[in-house]
Amino acid sequence: MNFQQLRFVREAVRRDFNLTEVANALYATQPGVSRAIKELEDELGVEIFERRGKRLTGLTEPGAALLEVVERVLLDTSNLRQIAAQFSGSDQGSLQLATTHTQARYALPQVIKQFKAAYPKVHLGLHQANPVQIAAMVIDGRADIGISTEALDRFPERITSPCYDWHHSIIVPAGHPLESVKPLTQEAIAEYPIITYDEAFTGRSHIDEAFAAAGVAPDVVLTAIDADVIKTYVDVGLGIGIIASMAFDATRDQTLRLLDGAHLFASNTTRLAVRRGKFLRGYALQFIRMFAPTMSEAELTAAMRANDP
Amino acid sequence: MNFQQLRFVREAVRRDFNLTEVANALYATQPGVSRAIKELEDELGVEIFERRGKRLTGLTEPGAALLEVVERVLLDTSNLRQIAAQFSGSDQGSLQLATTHTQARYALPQVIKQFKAAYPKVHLGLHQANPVQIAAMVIDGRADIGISTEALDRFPERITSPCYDWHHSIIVPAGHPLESVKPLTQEAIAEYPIITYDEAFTGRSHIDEAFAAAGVAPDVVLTAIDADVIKTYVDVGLGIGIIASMAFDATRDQTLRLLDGAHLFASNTTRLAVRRGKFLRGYALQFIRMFAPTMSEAELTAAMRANDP
DNA sequence: TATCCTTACGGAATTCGTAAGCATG
DNA sequence: CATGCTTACGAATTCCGTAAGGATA
Repeated sequence: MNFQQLRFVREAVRRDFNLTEVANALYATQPGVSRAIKELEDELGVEIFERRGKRLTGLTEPGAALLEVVERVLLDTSNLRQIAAQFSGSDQGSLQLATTHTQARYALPQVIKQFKAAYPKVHLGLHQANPVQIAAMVIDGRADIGISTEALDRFPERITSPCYDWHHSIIVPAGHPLESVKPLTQEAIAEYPIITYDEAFTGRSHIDEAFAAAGVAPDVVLTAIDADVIKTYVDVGLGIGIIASMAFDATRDQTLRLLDGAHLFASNTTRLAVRRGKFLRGYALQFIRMFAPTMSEAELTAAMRANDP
Repeated sequence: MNFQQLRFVREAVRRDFNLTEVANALYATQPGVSRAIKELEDELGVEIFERRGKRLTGLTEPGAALLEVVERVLLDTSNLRQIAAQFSGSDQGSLQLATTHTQARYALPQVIKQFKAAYPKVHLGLHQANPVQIAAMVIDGRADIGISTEALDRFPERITSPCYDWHHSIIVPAGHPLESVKPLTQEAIAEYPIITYDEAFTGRSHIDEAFAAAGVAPDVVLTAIDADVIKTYVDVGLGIGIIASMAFDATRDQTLRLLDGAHLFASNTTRLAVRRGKFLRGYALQFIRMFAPTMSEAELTAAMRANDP
């Protein structure tokens, strides 16, 4: 048994049991992967993969049981390197963040600026993705930290902690009739064509729920993934926008007006996620402290130690 | 990084940093061990071991941090083999029990007989040791299951569960004056020379506590590790004995009388211990169910899954 | 001086890639 | 017939033991 075999097995699962892809991904040749896996199966005395003819089609039952432990072993070997790097004193390293547009654009810049000043030698990677992809990236190790509002729960492999709450608000072109409607209601808003986030993004579900609860059917004429696009089309006069409040910048967006929507939409919580059992370098912990001071030290060490994939 | 290097590191710690011993224990040569460790240190970029001149003297700080994860990796690789063996369907295998004389002699025989009937092909190893050794054997993997009354707690690496309660009683030669003393008190017992267990064995501490609580200083003339020896000397007339009740066999011990001591000594709980995070074969779980039916299935799976060394 | 670790060298074993063969969809 | 796994062979690398050297208690 060796680490290479375990890596091949893990990658085979991730790459949908295509050993050619595994070979490419791990800089090996396909016959090498094929043989390594077979040797591991021989040594353990069980078939790890289901095979139809010569093709692998899935995990066997023992394979699934083994995979769980294989994942943990590989995570731990990566942890060994991280721990060593931590002690080798160098403040060099890499920190990969996976996050959505909204966070990257409006919430993270200040923190990242602060972080870069503190750790100039750390290579910071910012990966923009949708919440589901973010979750996957945290779990498989491509990202050290995930930051997102939706779909970050429901995976035992991840530990999440709330960073801050926010809510949606309305943006309208300056001089719009809605500016004088007080209090603002879902009904009043639904009078106008609406531009807002794409499904599965930036708390969109809470917007839909708010209208449904009020018994109103909004006319969503355009959806976008980020507030910049939404603002652009509101500016053009295509309709009114519903965006995260923090995405409005009074200085920059002088042609628009923000109408507070705290009472209209359920609040959203932006959460930060780390892989359970993954060792985090000192600077990664520091980043978390900067961005999510609510995450207690106890929670953090628990996240790094606990290991129950 | 390879498994061999990790094994060498772990064994070096266990063997008090003597690489020559490590080499012998793991069927390798001393230069091989030496080089493997150095290569690992080079790869990780940190010194794992403290060195005074050419000798290893202990773990460095990073070494200690790494060791924790190394242990888990090695435990998990052993788990991989166990899981595979579990599924390869064979009911062959090995089950190593570590236990004290009292358990081996009086509590285990019935269970082991039953177990052997159910799993004739499993090689059963019974290792008699003192409670501290038993704890160590469970932790370092020499034993799959530890059974003992004292000193089985206080290690986060182990999960223990109570099996059954028992208490100490008095044995006297037939016709002894104590037979007619009712109720029996610590004071009455302390009138006679006492033969009982050695310190750190079979609940001895509870005996001492009972006398101390009663303000009596017993005259312990002889201590032994097992009840058979105690009974022998009671038979010879050296004094009265205090032994675990279950160690008295009315049929076999016809020259002796058992005087119940339930009201005199605090009860003892025999506990079973397994290594946290260690995968247990089906027959091992079955053994536990036979011997400690109080240990819930949930507790068992938790023990096998959780992994926080 | 005995114990214990390191370095140097050479052989053994393992690993891995190339090329050819064969099954699947 | 294109994709994907297997087998065969040979090269490169890695691993590991023996032998000699040097430090420590």
